[in-house]
Amino acid sequence: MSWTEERIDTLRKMWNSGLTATQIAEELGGVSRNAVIGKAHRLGLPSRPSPVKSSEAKTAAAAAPAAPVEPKPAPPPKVAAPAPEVVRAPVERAPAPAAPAPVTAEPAAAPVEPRPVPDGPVLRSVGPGGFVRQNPGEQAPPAQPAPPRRLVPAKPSDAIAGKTSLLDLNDKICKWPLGHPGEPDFHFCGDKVNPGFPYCVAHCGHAYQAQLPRRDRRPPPPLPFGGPRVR
DNA sequence: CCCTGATTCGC
DNA sequence: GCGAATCAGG
Repeated sequence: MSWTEERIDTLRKMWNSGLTATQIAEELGGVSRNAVIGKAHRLGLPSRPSPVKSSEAKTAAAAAPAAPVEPKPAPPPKVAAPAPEVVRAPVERAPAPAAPAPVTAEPAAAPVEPRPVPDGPVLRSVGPGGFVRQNPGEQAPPAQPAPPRRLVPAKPSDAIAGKTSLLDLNDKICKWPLGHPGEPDFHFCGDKVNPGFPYCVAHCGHAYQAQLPRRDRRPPPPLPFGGPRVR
């Protein structure tokens, strides 16, 4: 298999969508995940949170132990890649700091308003281990929200005649996956995004849910996730 | 062990 | 340029 224009394009988009190298390799077929990673590098695609960090960053972080990034004098203008939103995240919902969802009580939690994310270069601080911190107001979007096992609500806008394929993805349309990669009908929501988010308003509602106190939590609302891959 | 991405290096 | 082998963290 060779890296045709189209395959490279697919690679780019899948990579930017936060899919793993393994998934990309499976989807493309005929290549190993190593090949995908290697190609991604050669293409200069943005690196992703890797388990392996340079020993450099680690020793540096260790050298300055109890030194939280507080009085940041001049955060190095860490270049924010064109796609600042995609960060691979585990399936499980992380303790979402705040979401644009109405919550009855807000004790001391950071009341973050859905501020418009500037699309210019973003200044970021770098945490221990070299990971790039989110700025206040930013939400770590689960790159892969664990596709719903059954397509529920969101009906792609009528603007989408057929389906939104991987190659149709851009920053303006909802990247919420419907189905699983590799399946014949796998596609993306394709609705127009909730500005500042990778998903449309409806799917943002799925992706970002306010973390309620356990005692107040309704037992079983969350269902649509975790469908076992059928393959 | 499994997974992940990064890097190296022979081709 | 390519990608298997290897490395190393979670």
